[in-house]
Amino acid sequence: MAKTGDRARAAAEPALSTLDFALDRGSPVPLYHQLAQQLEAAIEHGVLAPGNLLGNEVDLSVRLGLSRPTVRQAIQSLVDKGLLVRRRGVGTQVVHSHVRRPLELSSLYDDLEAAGQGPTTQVVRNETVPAPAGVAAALGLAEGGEVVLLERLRRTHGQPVALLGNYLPPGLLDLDSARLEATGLYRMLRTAGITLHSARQTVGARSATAQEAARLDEKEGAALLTMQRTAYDDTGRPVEYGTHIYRASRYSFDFQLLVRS
Amino acid sequence: MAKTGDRARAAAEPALSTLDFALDRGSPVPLYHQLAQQLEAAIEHGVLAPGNLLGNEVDLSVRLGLSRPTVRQAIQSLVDKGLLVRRRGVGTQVVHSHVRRPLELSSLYDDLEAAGQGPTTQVVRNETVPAPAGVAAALGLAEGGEVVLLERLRRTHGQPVALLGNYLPPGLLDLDSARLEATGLYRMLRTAGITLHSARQTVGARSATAQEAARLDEKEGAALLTMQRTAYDDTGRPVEYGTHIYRASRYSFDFQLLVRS
DNA sequence: TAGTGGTCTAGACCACATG
DNA sequence: ATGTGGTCTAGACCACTAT
Repeated sequence: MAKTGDRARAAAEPALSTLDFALDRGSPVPLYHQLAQQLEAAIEHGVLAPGNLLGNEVDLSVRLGLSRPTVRQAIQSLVDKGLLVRRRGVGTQVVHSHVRRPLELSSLYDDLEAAGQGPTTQVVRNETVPAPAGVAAALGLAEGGEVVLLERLRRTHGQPVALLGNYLPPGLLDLDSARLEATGLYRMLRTAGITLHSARQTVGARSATAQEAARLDEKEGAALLTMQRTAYDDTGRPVEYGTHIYRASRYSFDFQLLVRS
Repeated sequence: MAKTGDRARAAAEPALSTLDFALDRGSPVPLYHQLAQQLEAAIEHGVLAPGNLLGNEVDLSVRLGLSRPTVRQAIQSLVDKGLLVRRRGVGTQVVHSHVRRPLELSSLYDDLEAAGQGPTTQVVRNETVPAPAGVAAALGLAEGGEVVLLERLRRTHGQPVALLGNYLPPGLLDLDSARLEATGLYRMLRTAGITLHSARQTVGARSATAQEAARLDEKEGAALLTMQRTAYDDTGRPVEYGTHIYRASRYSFDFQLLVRS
């Protein structure tokens, strides 16, 4: 059995059989992760065709010299990424593509950089101020307590794109303006050993005030995209509250959702 | 060892020990899922305090009469939900709350219903039309081929909230206008056995045209929140393209992100 | 009936964090 | 040195799908 080629159905044959995976048991990277990476690469490069594939887990584990749970763990991670779909009694298939990245807690800086837009940042304000009520509530601080206020103007190709307001608990981070202009806030947080865990966001829209319009090189009343975000580290401590406005004519949020099942 | 109460540290003791979990091996619901549900309920109700908890997996598995992998699977599912955090060498902790729901592929109808807004829907158009270029591309159809165009106006408290445009491949679904007004498109898809798998979304903003303003009871030029979405089923086949506009004064997107680690 | 993924077990050893 | 989660094994039985 397991003869390929005796059935020329619409469903593609598991091209997987011709693939060989290089698993390094001496590597510090887990076997299931090595396998997942190589499977993902095979899918990415089209070696594993979308539609139908990936003959059964038991054979695969034998062929790779791994246990079935380990192989399952690798496959599961790709299922979680939306690249594969399992069907009981049928098999595991490569999804018909269309899969991009899930929405990430990325900074605008990273977004723009990834899009090759060569962002630049100008720090407009960087000072300690009393916390406004909403900010204090979001950060779990006393109203009127000190917070660091950061205000930045982001440009691409010399054109303003966004006005970024951020509030951070005092003493959390050394906010050097020069570094902020070079690298983005979220990257600085990561570098400082603060691991972001979750964030709560609200995305809306409104018309630009005269002042906002002037700063963003828009007309008064132009549509702006707005975003408020509170970010938490992995202990659940709030580490940042941001209130941002984007020129709707030059920026939009673009992302992929996966349905919980 | 495992004596509780001999250390009164800031870190909370595992209140878990006093909890008993009811596991039914005869139930069709998997043991790991039963455990996960009961852990989640305990967290939800504050029985498991945020901050620090959940003594080691081995003891827990012995106490519950489960294998460690099964217990791990339960815990992992809550880690994926953002309710728990694992730290090697330390233990598993309940996150400091602030965790809401991740962004779901929910319909506006569901959103509003969940918010107790009592939405109503008016089907404005429901007909077969030639596919515009962008729509044909999104749905993987020939340009000018037939698609079903659905246009709906959604209200809460009698006030317009959104203008929803949807394109669907022909023959996918029986789109009865009366049922659409009663239940929402996504629910109808689910009922028809179409399981959504992923979606690609773009969220932006722009100013209302005169016509849009009239239909949404806004002034011309008012800020609108826009969303385009292509949804795919689990074979990767596009099943819906939507282009929606929302009154920014009455609606915003609100969601929780978890950072991939 | 045969083949697939879904669940579960009872161990083992390792890497990392803490005292 | 100890305790934790992280990884891995080699089986087993079940539920579902297809033929």
